[in-house]
This record gives sequence, structure tokens and C-alpha cells, in this order.
Amino acid sequence: MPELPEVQTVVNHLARQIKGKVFSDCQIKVAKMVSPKKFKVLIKNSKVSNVLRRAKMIVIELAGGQYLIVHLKMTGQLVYVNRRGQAAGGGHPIKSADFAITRPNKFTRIILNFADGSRLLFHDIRKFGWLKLVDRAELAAISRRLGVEPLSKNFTLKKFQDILERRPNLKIKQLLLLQELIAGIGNIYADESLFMARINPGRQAKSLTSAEIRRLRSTIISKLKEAIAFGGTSVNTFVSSSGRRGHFVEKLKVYQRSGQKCYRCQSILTKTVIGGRGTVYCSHCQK
DNA sequence: CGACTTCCCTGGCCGC
DNA sequence: TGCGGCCAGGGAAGTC
Repeated sequence: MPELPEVQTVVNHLARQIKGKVFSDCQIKVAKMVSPKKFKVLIKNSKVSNVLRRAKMIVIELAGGQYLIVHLKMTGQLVYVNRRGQAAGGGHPIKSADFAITRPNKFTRIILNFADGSRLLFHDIRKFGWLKLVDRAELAAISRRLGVEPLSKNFTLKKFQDILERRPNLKIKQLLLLQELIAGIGNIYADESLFMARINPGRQAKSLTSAEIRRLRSTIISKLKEAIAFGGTSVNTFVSSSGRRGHFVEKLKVYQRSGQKCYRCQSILTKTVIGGRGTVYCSHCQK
């Protein structure tokens, strides 16, 4: 489940590898995952000028005012493979034998070839992910529908307070997951931030005290930053575009630890469902 | 408008 | 061993 830190990890790596490369032909194995219909023609001969992130989307900026947006959704992987067929990480090729992902497999949905023989493989077990080629105006329209970037200077305490005031009746965890309010947080970092802030995920937004709001804002920021430093979290299918797994999984305090002991108070962690999402928290120290 | 529900999709897991 | 049923879940779309 790539969230902000995982997508940022992919973007950081791709930016080092594909800037300046020119797309040539591509193979689209699942048509519904790509738009517009003219994708194949439009992307041909486009040169990558930059790679950015917005919310949980990878934005590959192309010379000529086009943008290739990639959303990994739940199980997507965007893997960069050099011309020798190796997943290359920061100039150090990784043994491809260790990674079936460096070759097209049954889950490969799209293959984007570069003119130099290297390529991007887009694998996605569940086919929830997508690629979209847009112009500047369309990108701006998509971005406008998304909320504040939590690691930007715009995510001020005032901004966070405003967001909570706008949706007073939502459970705080549901609020954190709404991309139109704050962009980039998913199930892992919602649970982890709430644990660190010692706030029960089922609390209504309006019930948070100003001290709790301040605390939650800073735990969101620190958790996301920490996860980026560890290359993200690989709980099931996530790998960076270098084929590497993220190591934040070893730092998780509650996510996927249901039934285990709370690291803070040794109580057994509770699993529940909030807004249709599995939620793990400590009922003893998250009030 | 906000809040809630359904749907997409497939592998993995459970019980029989 | 095989198989049906169910679950995970980001986010769009539909309903109330």
C-alpha cells in the first residue's frame, strides 16, 4: 500500500535514473489502466525532464508540457530496469536473479521502453493502479482536488486546525485518510501517527484538544519523514523502483501488530474497523 | 453539502 | 487436494 513515503522513495530513485531519457515504444497489456486512448502515440519520443510526487502519485514531467501520472494504488510497482535487465539502484545494479520483478511477469500490466534500451515495468496484481498522460492544466485540476501536502510548509498548525473544524463529525482516522483534506497519508501512517500522538483513532475530530491537534500534526510529520529515511514500508508488495524493500516495516508500532503487546504499556493491541479500514491501536494508552 | 455504501481486482487464507 | 467464501483496501462513484 504505497503511501507518501513509499511514493517519495520511488520518486527519489526514478529522478536519479530516468531524467533525460526518451520514451520510445510501450506495451499496454491492460488497456483500462492507461489513458487517454492516444497514450502510446503521445508518449513516444517524449523526454523526461523531472520526476515529482503529488499526494500518492508519481508525476513524471516530460519536455513539451506533458505529465505522465502514475498511481500505484494497492499493489502497484514501478520498476526501473537498465539495458542489461538489472534493477539499478543509485548506480549499483541489484542481482536480477533475486527479483522476478526485473522481468515482465504475469502481473506486468504496462512496459514503457526508453530509447536507450532501459525500461520501466509497471506490475500490479490487482489492477487498481493506473497511468495517465495529461497536460499542465489537467495536472493542475487533479492537484486542486487534493489537500495539503503534509511535509510542505503549507501544513501549518492553523491549516490542520481548519481541516479538523471543517469535518468536526468525522472520526480522526477517517479524516487523516481523506486525500481531499490532507494528501498522502494512508492506513499505515494514520495508525502510526495516532499511536505516537496517543489519540484513539475513533475519536471525532471536534473532540481533540488543541494540545492533541498540535501533537498529532507533529507526529504525522515526523512519522512520514522517518519512513522516507528508511525507504518506506514493505508490508507485502511494495518495492522501490530499484527493486529494494523499505525498512520502515521494522519500525512499525501498531500497524499489522494486532494481538501483540503495545511497546509503550505492554497491553494487547486492539484491531477494529474504522471507515471500512482495518485499524490497530492501543486502547490503554490511546485515549 | 456531508456521511455512508458499493465497487473495482486478485492472491492468500480459512474451513470443510 | 480442491473449492467456495471471504478479506485486504485507495479512491471513484453512487445513494441517502
